Amino acid sequence: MTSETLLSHADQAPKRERRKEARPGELVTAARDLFVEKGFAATRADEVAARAGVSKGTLFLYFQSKEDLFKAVITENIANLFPAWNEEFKAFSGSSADMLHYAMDLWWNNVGNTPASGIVKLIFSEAQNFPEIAAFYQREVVEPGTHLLQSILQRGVDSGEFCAMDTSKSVFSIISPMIFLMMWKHSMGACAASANIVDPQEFIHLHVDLLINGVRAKNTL
Amino acid sequence: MTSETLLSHADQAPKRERRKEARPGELVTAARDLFVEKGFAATRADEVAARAGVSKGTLFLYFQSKEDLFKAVITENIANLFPAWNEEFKAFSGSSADMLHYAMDLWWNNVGNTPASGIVKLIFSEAQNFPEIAAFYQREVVEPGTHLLQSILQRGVDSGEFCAMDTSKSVFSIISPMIFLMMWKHSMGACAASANIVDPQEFIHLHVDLLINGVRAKNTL
Amino acid sequence: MTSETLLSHADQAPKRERRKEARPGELVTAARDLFVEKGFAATRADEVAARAGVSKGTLFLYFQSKEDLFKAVITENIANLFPAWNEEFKAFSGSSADMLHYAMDLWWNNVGNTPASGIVKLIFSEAQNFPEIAAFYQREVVEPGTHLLQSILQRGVDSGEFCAMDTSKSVFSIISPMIFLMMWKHSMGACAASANIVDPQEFIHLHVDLLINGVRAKNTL
Amino acid sequence: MTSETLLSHADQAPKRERRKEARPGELVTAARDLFVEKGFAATRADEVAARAGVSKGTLFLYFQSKEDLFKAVITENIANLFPAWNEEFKAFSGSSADMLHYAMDLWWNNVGNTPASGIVKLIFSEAQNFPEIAAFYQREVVEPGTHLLQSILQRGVDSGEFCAMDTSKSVFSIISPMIFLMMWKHSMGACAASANIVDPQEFIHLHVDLLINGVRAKNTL
DNA sequence: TATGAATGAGTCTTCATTCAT
DNA sequence: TATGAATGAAGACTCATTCAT
Repeated sequence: MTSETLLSHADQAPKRERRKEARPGELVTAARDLFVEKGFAATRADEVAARAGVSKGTLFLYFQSKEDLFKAVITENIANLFPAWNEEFKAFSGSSADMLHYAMDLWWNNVGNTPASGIVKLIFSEAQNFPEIAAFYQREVVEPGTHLLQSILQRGVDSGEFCAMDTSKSVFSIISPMIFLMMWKHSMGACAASANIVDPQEFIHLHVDLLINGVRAKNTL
Repeated sequence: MTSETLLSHADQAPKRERRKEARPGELVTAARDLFVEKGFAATRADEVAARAGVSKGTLFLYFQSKEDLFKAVITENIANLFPAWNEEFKAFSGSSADMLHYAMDLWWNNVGNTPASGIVKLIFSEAQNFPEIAAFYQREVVEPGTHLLQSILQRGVDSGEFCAMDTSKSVFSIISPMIFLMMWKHSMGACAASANIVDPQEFIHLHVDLLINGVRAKNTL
Repeated sequence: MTSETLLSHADQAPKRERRKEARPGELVTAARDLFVEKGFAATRADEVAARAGVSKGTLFLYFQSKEDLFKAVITENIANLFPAWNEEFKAFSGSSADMLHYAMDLWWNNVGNTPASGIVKLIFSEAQNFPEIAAFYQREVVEPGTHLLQSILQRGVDSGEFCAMDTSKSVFSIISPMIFLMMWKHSMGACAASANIVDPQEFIHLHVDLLINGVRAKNTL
Repeated sequence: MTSETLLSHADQAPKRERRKEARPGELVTAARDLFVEKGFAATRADEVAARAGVSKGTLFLYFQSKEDLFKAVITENIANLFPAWNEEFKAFSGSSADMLHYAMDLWWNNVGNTPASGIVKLIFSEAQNFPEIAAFYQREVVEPGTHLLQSILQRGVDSGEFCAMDTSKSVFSIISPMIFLMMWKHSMGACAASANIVDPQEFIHLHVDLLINGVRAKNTL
């Protein structure tokens, strides 16, 4: 505020830039970050516009309403990663334990450690206010994701590497920490002090190891 | 405004004072349910009053502001269960595996399967807007909780039942599914048909079993 | 502004008066006058509230929207006069010429010379934007009105006082000046200078006389 | 803003300048139709531009403001027909009754049955918001028009064809149905089915007949 | 204490107008 | 000239909070 005012004669910021192509993306990014931070209802339209470097009016030039913007935030940030991932795993030749580790790393690098993780928090927070979005997420992310993980577990069972199990249920033991990490990161983890209890990537490895080998002392067998 | 409500450790005991006509309690219950459903910002004061069966004016007779009500919802719904649980577990004589199962059951019956689970969703959703509440939750719930679970793991390690591990990290493999279940229940689970993917209690048992024994086929050793 | 400020210590205006019964009526009256003056779209909600002596919020306490208020203005001001008038005319015993004069006076005193006349201007101006209102007016006012006037003409024809005619068409020669007077009054007539071209009541009498006797010199027959 | 457009008497003649590419004319026509349909305030500048087949920016290239466009709509659509008509009637040799019929037909063909009738509705609707326009219309149309009609009546009186009368008042009995027809056409008439109550031209003839001969049965004299 | 009518600051959204291209 | 993206003041409507009853 203050320094800008003093320096404003420099006229650095070009007002009224005409960048039709870039606007929607910038607005969606700004909205995503603010919605994740403060929630949908607590974010003001002007804030989004300001963060995107445009005026309030411009926002409504590209999105019919705040809700419309919300839906754009969700759809634009839920990349359809699973088809590619499915292909990738079809060619996987290592052990199923390695495959599980690899899947988790993949997820962490492409979702957990990216702004997409904020979207998940957002969806969980607002699911009841936007049931269509919840259904959309269920269909586009949850179901493909569980199928992929389930198929990895099944591969291990089929090969004799893993013991018999109900993979449709065990799969949630793999999903749980991903949800946990995302929720934590965008709530507790973003709040000062207690912040980083664990290093996510380290935790993921530890967790998968635990799931595979168990905590039980091996000499007890 | 005043963080007195949140910071006062003194009145944790079931003093249950101030329930003149039980009005405040009814308001807090109504507010809790609505905040969990729709979020803090999206819940209107009139709705809370209406659900509690009083007028809007009465709400503000008992709570200085909507934020005040929010803080009351949090504090009144976070019972300090850990002192009692700690005592209980000191006397536990079974195996550490059983102890872990028992701890999870205890949590499910007293938190996961009660309205308190909604509070957790609420805190995660609103943490960034209410940092004091996040800190309060961290201090009053997260830390005692992780300590308790860690001590169970350590007991297993010490007795030779569990293999050596960094309990400060493994503990999150136990916490993850609890967070997952609570978040799911109050978002996806409350929406689409595909909702109830798993039976929570069954999943908890399966998960603990998995953590203890691992998925690896035992004959491979 | 200025004098008020200076005198404001007198505190004459009682703020926050609680008059639930009177509010809607006052708001409708204020809205009617402003809508008639400036048109629906050009009238701001705050103006209406201010003229009614309440805050903007109060307006929306009683009417869901500006359009809702508009509809209330129309319905509340189009009293169902015709049933009573119909009864009155059934008992009329004078000549049909007198009856026509009487009908026009009645209309002038109860509609033309009251704020209701402004409503008519309003309806004509906004008919295309509010087709339901146009239909409502057609059904509630135009049709009963033309029927009444037609029956008077028919009475004259039946008694031999009037010559044969198509009353369904002649009736508009009686309605025309009423519409004219109302439109004039609330447009040209309200604009300074040229204002009062004719005295409405005098014009009405003259017009009816003309319709009855014609302008043709009687000795020409 | 500037009342130049409205007050300049000079350019009444069909100079028809400034039609570079005919754009202004198309804009004025589009604006006229929309203003008549929806009112001035309820018509958006983009709509006008779109209907004229140009961009919003172009509109403001030709007209300084929406108000300016409104004034252009009025002035461009109020042809000064009266000088020509006055000349025409000076040479009229038939009866004054025929003259009246002829005058009404002339008006119907040149005003009532053309888009100019919409302008009249517009002026009546917006008179209070645009007093200069009301004054302009009064001066350019109302006064010349009443003078012309009055002179026809006076001609009849002078020739003994019509009985003695106050022509300055009777004239409104002739004007009334014209106003009525125009208002009706652009409001009620454009809405519900019941719309076309009368055939305008037929009504005009009937009305003039009525005014000339009266409804009174002739044998009663 | 309880009510709910009243308030007005705050928010979304529109749209006349501007201006870089 | 012509465009249409960008602006921001203005307006409809909401809702936490107050206060007369």
